[in-house]
Amino acid sequence: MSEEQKWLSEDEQRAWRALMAVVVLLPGALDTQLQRDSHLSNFEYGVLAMLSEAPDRTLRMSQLATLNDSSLSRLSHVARRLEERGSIIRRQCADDRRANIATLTDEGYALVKEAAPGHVARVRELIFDRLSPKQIGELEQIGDAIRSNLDPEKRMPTYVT
Amino acid sequence: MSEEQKWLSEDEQRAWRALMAVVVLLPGALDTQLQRDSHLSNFEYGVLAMLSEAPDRTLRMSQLATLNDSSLSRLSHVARRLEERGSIIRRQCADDRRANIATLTDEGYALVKEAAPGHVARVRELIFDRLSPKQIGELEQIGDAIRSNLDPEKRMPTYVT
DNA sequence: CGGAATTACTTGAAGCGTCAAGTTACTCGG
DNA sequence: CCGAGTAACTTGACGCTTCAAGTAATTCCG
Repeated sequence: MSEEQKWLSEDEQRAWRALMAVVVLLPGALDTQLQRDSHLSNFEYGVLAMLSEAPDRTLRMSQLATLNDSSLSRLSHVARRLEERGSIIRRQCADDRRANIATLTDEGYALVKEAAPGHVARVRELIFDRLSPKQIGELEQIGDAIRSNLDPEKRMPTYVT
Repeated sequence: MSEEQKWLSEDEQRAWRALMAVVVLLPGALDTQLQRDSHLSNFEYGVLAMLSEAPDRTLRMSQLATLNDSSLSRLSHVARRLEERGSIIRRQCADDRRANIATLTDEGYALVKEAAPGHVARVRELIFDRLSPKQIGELEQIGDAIRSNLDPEKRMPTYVT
């Protein structure tokens, strides 16, 4: 891959590589910590955390999927496993009987509650410890700029630590 | 998830969410374009691109794995598929017969050569079009800072578009 | 009102990644 | 020079994600 029409400039290449390194390595690093300490994947954590903040610790499957940028199918499989482990329960929604609602059990709440501090500590360690306040602001700006290209409808709003 | 010991500040939260949105959405967006236009995953593209830049379009499996931040096992599976499709060939290394070397075939070279412009265009569109030169510099700085936490040995050097 | 389209999921199969062996080839100390 | 240790993979099984289909409930509209 060398001489193409609109290749990236040197500066862009360096930025691109740095970004890709983060994109590739960060999910693994987060999963490792969560898996080791709480036997949860990052995605499962996201699902449980989202429920823990919802009214009655309950959300529709479709909302939960959207909030975690997940397909319904993916969520459905994960929800089954989480239900088997006793972290959530699902039942038909009364208003609209096509819909299912997922509720965090007390066990599930305890689990996520216990997992949170370690997870946040890891995030802090990996991301924020070596960034200046100025850089944190810049990161937000840049991240939002990229995100608006990736997710024009702002579907993925409240990713919770 | 609310009142923990060392929670993130407001600023940190916003930066964190923006970053996570990018980390979650970007790989999918890149895969979609590559898959649609060239029937390649981002990872496969990386493998082929790396080979296309190597002397004799040839690298040891272990080097190729390191360059793409992959386990040997993952690379081995992917290499088998790429070999079945005729994009690469593998053979025993003469110097060290434990080692295998992978070589890009002409078909493989044509494939990656054809895939590159569209991929780069997509990268430009998603990342750089809405970033100022100043932000591109900041992104590199921030990315490198995070990366140095994630990958202390700087194993992942030459991620190629 | 009643059939067609749509919505909200669930399910099963297929593909990819990881993890734990297994194989073969070096290498190094005695 | 030979046996233990290590290195460079490959393989198989398992788990998770995706994709295509299926089901059931709701809505739309003629």
